[in-house]
Amino acid sequence: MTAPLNLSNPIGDRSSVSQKTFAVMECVGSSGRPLTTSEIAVLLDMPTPTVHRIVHQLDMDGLLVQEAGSRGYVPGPRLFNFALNVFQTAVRHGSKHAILERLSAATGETSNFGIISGGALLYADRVEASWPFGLRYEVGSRVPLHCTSMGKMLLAHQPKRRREHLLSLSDLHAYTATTMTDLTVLEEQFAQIRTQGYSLDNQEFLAGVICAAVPVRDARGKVCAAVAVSAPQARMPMSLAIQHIPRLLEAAEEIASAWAMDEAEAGEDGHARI
Amino acid sequence: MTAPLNLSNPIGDRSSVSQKTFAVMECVGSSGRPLTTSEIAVLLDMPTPTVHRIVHQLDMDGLLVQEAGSRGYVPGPRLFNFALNVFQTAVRHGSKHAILERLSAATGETSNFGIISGGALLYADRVEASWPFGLRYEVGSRVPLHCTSMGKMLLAHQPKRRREHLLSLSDLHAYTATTMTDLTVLEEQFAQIRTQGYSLDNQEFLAGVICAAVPVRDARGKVCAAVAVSAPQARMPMSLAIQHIPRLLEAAEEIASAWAMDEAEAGEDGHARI
DNA sequence: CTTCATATTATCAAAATCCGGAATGAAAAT
DNA sequence: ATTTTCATTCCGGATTTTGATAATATGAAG
Repeated sequence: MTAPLNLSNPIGDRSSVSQKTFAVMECVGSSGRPLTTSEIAVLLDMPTPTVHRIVHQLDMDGLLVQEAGSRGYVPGPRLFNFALNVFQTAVRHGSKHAILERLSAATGETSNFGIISGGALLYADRVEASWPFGLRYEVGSRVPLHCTSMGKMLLAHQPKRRREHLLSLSDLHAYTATTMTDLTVLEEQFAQIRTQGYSLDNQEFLAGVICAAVPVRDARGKVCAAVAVSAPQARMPMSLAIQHIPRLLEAAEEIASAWAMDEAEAGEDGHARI
Repeated sequence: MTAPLNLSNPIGDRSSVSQKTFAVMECVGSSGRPLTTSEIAVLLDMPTPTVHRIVHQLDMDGLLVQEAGSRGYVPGPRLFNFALNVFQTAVRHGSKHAILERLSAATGETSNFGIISGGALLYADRVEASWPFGLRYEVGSRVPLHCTSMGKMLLAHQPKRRREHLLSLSDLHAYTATTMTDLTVLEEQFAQIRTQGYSLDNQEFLAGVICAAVPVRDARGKVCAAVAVSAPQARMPMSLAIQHIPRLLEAAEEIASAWAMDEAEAGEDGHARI
């Protein structure tokens, strides 16, 4: 029946206890049935004693509990409450998401929201156009900075020192024929991006995929995130992407003001823990 | 070592990295606003460099992300995804699902269980009683708050400020002819819902679909979820829906006590009784 | 009731990680 | 311009982690 568990979890040998521990929780939390120590060990490709130690500690902490009678573990009440809390306090996420939905409805294409995280561009949110085509870079994934519209936009607005540092972390890999790998050329483009107020990705990361991004500014006017629209070139040639930019700017403005509102409201309803 | 006086110190000096790491996630996950490194350090009474190390690793792992611009951290996409998995599988495979099944058997209609998430109503579980009709909102989908019975029920029991905020996120779109889009009218209905203890949806979201919902309360009496029954009007006119309400209340009560039992178990040591 | 196969828990010394005070750097706040 | 606060890096010593191996428990089959 329900035993999908395609949860391919490549736990590198280079991961810390905390990472392994979370991997175990993810594994148990998404399996939908009780998992035993050795099952987890197989799924995550970890030595049995290691899994045992982790599972035992999670049991002590009330995060996993042993299903009555069975040897398998399921998420415990504390983990359940944690999950509930994470959800119910996700209001900020909600406002952003609603705006992206409207943007997707207006453009008919996929809308994206990204920030810099871990030296790469993090897709913090996305709304798929109902079109069943296109590449599927899911929310939470990271892509390079130097060859994506949002990445270039955010780089362009970093202090020069920081921008250089971020670029030095990457190897400026040429993903496609149009990927820019020359620092001088990139630096020129950053200047242009700052001037024109938007940035484009002409299949620089994924062949056949076009992307256009605009900046999102915080209360002080600092660029801190980006909104973008992406689509296959066959459907959205560059000229059409540019036509979407006014809409993108509107959405970015809406997000910024939604934040300002949050800011003003900050302070009241903290959530009590259970 | 240092004076072992602090009673409110939730993190013992004798806890492992994993425990500290989870404590940080719990802290950020339940605060409802971005927390900075030093705030977390104060809240958990941990040294700043230690918190920094943990937070930084969580950032690298995509579990926490820095709220755009600010220094504060909020749950990242991966953590949301994890929370969704834990919550849904716990609900669907636990005792709560069986309660919904009994409810469906008793009413002969589709039973639903939902919570607020990200400014919308999240269908956490559902049991179909008979032939699906027309559009079908699957488990895990999100629907608007202002025009669904569960959404209105949960809104009615939010603190006024939060309710206003949640409503401001949506554009109160009129999905059907009976959708209420006037804030004053809605506010009146919320008062009525609190008084009568149930809420109704007279085809306000989907034409031809009737719905009735009651609240689920946690151990403290706070409304945290909703249970509803839904059906085509042709089969379940409003008068019939209202007749189902005693059954709904029973089911809600059962779910609440199942929930409370979990809580009680959490309080004891990690080992489940045999 | 025994036997056997499998799963779980204990052990331990080497190796890797973690720790947190102190110092430094960056950025708001005044 | 300055002060204050917060974030980040350093680093050697202490603690924890690690996982092969072994002992034990479990439960199925004979």
